[in-house]
Amino acid sequence: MRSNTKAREAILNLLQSNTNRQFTVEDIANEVILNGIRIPTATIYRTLVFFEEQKLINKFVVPGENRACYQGIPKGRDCSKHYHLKCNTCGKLIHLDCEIMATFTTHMENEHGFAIDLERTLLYGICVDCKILGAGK
Amino acid sequence: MRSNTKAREAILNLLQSNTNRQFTVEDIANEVILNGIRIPTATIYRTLVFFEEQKLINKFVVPGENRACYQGIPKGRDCSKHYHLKCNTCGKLIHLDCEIMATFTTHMENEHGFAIDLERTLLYGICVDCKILGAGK
DNA sequence: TTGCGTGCAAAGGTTTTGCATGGCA
DNA sequence: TGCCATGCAAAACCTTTGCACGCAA
Repeated sequence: MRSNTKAREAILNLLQSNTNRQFTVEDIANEVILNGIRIPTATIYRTLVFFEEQKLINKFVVPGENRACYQGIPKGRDCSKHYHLKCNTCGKLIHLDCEIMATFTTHMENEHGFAIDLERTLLYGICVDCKILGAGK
Repeated sequence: MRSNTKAREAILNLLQSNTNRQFTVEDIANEVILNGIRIPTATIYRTLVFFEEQKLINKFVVPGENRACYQGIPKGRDCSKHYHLKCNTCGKLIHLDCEIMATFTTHMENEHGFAIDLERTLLYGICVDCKILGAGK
């Protein structure tokens, strides 16, 4: 398994340099240009599957969309340990570090017998920035 | 707008009789048979769009799948008022009625400025039943 | 009769796969 | 040289759309 090819490097770099932005395959195809040449979508898909297995990126589908989005995981961050908030408006992903979450997770486990899977769970809503912008309208 | 045709009635009945189960379009095509005749997928899709607009069903995509799932909303239940838990193993959807959730939502709002959208948010994990089964293996 | 749902087929879009080629170790 | 990523094209899949027909009011 080789992970240091030019295409893989460029794609991973794009995603890891913008960890709070989500990319469609089309976005990646448009933004990653090597020597003036676009990367074929087949290669992009294969690369994304590879990185997802390595837990370097997350894949998810935004409700209402009909295609997948991919997002880089910040280096050294273990995304199975905290919650994620996703803004409906701007698409931003927020890695939430907050004490109360452990309480919440424990409550769900003890009172409802439900073991939350943090890697899959995404809390949708409206972030501060978008709320302010929306209020200004 | 007519909602009482045979096809619509049968599809809605299936979903509302199994509100903690999620159905793909294929599932519906396999299970709703009228006079020995399957309902064409085009009709199923159109019906599901219709019911989603009426807020009689929810649509969502399970991580790892590449197609949509649909789930009936229990009658008289306002799904924009409570959280939903979804079991990774059996697929069951649980409508969560619990006091702590309001606290949690308020905390997210006040401390993090994030207004959670309950209609989109799905908490994934393992339910009690599946945990017990898994432990027994 | 009129309107809207239905059925069938075709189209559209995303994602996957097969196979030959090419690059890195 | 050998292995694996790449490129291209085709296929597979899910979903939507167009159009003619049929059923219910």
